Amino acid sequence: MLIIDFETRSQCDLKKKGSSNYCLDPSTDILCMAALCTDTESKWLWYPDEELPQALRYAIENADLVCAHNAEFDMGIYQIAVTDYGFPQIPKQKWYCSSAQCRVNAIPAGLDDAAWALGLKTRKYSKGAHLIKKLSMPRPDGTFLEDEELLIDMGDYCMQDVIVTTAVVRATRPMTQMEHQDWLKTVEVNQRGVLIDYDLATSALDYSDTEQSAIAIKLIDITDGVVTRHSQSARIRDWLVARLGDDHAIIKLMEVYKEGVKKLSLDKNIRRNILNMIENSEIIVDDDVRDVVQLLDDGNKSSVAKFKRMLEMCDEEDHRVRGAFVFAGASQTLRYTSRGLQLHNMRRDCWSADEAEHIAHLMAQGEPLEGDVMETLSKLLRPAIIPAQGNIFVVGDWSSIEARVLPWLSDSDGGDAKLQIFKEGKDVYIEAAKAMGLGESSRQIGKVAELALGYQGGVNAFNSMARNYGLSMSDAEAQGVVDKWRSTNAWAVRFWAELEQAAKDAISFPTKKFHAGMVTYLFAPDMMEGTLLCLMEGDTIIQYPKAKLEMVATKFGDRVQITALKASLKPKADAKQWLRTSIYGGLLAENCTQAFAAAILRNALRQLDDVVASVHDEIVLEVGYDESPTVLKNLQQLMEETPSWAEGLPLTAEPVIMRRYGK
DNA sequence: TGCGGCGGCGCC
DNA sequence: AAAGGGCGCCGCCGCA
Repeated sequence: MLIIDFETRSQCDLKKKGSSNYCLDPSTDILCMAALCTDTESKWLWYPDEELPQALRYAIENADLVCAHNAEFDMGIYQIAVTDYGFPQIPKQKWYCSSAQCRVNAIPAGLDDAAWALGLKTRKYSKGAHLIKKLSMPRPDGTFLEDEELLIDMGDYCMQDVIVTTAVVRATRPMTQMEHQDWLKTVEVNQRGVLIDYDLATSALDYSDTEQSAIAIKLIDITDGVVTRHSQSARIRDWLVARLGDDHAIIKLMEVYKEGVKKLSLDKNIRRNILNMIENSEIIVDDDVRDVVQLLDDGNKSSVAKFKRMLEMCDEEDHRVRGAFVFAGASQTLRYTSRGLQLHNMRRDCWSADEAEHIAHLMAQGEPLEGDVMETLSKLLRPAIIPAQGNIFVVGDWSSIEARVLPWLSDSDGGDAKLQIFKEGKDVYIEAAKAMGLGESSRQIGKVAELALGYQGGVNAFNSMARNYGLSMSDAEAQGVVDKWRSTNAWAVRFWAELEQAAKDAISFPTKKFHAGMVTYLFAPDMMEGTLLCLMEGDTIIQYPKAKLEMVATKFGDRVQITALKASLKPKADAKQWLRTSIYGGLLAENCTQAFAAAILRNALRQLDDVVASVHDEIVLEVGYDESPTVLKNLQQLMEETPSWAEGLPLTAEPVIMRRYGK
């Protein structure tokens, strides 16, 4: 393996425009490249004013794998080395990403974070950020600082990055061949990109700026200038407290507890409660207070800022946003994540293609939008993603895949009975309600129970999910549902316990395998100071690094629990160790369910061309209009075909054709 | 001015 | 014997 790292400079703002635009920008150039061959330990530091050393050329040409941390960036920069500096081409399949390797090992994706979490002595040089600011970013006049000494420092820094990368690669397991292929597939999807309706996004951004200003003016007026934007949550909170006093009913409604600490929040749910109670005259307040809460509600239609991001991130020429997907970005479950333009949390409730085009037309004419403008714009987000001229989207999602995977993994009679409901095409939510003795009319309760309770969630999980479906229950009522669901789904309760026991046994008896349903745990004592491996069919592996059994103080007293390092919890800057978390049965159940569903997604993606996006249980293909009927049929067949390693798991999907992303 | 922490949003 | 958790981005705010 040849491990490389580039330092570069550019007038392009990497963070704002994304690495694809950065690499293609004409002002982007290489400052230096460091390389290390893991076979020979040979190291090179190359500057663009030098010839490419013969030995380095040889190492590049003969490497089995060329590895970089976040290799998609280095792949793009490497093209500059090929074009401008005569470097040899590297075949796509040879590229390898050490950040992806970190993620499949469930350690942080960032290079220094990974070294920190692993407890390595080899760490990145802290002067890097300073050097990048000096040498990589343009000065106000657009030119770059040329400084021999700093450039030498930059070379040191670059070489140290390669050394740290090497240490991290050696301290963790390599990606399996399949993981590597799946990573390469992600690169392919990222390079294809998704097309943005540029004119629509531009208009939407324009209208949202105008509307937010209008909201701001009203807020300034009501609060005498204390609050100048709807997003100033702290100022709005303080203004309300000053106006109403600590004991006012509205302030009481705002109380939330975070890790035992009382805070005042005005999030969507709380705003709705407040506005409802005012509406029903359960609370009497003056109009100013109501208006402020209402204006906050109007302005906080999420993610209208995404239009701005779309325009920044897309390629200037073809208007495609590239590099949106991260293979195994969620390191607990190896699900994909999305970055830059976050395609994984676009508002689902949106306009149809016809409606979107009507609104686009109105905006293009400069007509005012009627009704709740921010709401209208927010419902345009998904439809702003479109197929290219002559193309169309084919979109498929699996029907309640997690609700099927969980019972399948449990490998139990009760789980089989649950799967049978799916196999017979019955409504699983009605069946759940019936089983709980609630009658068919209680489908909503059955649905919330099925969605919220499978992973050991209790009253809080049930009620917060219930709110999303307009269901209101007291804690006592909710507890009743929880109890009934657990007694009618004893297989799930048993599975949580089995998973926890198997995981604990695995840690107690290293290198021995312990099973819970279709899930196997194995503790590898030599891997990252002890890693709990969770093994499933389909070559699916998830990891719990530095797992151990330890006494943990809980509100029920001291208990022996599994704890492990948690990649996504970044410690504060002055902390010595990476953060850990407790692990319990319900969490294990959730992790392996999501991980297995993600494996089914990757299995399908592997067999598909023309993928432009995926969202956990959904696949988006962009294909020529004429071939779409065939593609539609094939996609359904592929998605409904259970992989050989998941026999007995019923999968259904009904892909549809879309002129715009959305409905 | 830059950065980390925090509150907030939304999806699966 | 209790437990939703997996994500990423935006904007504000206080601090260095």
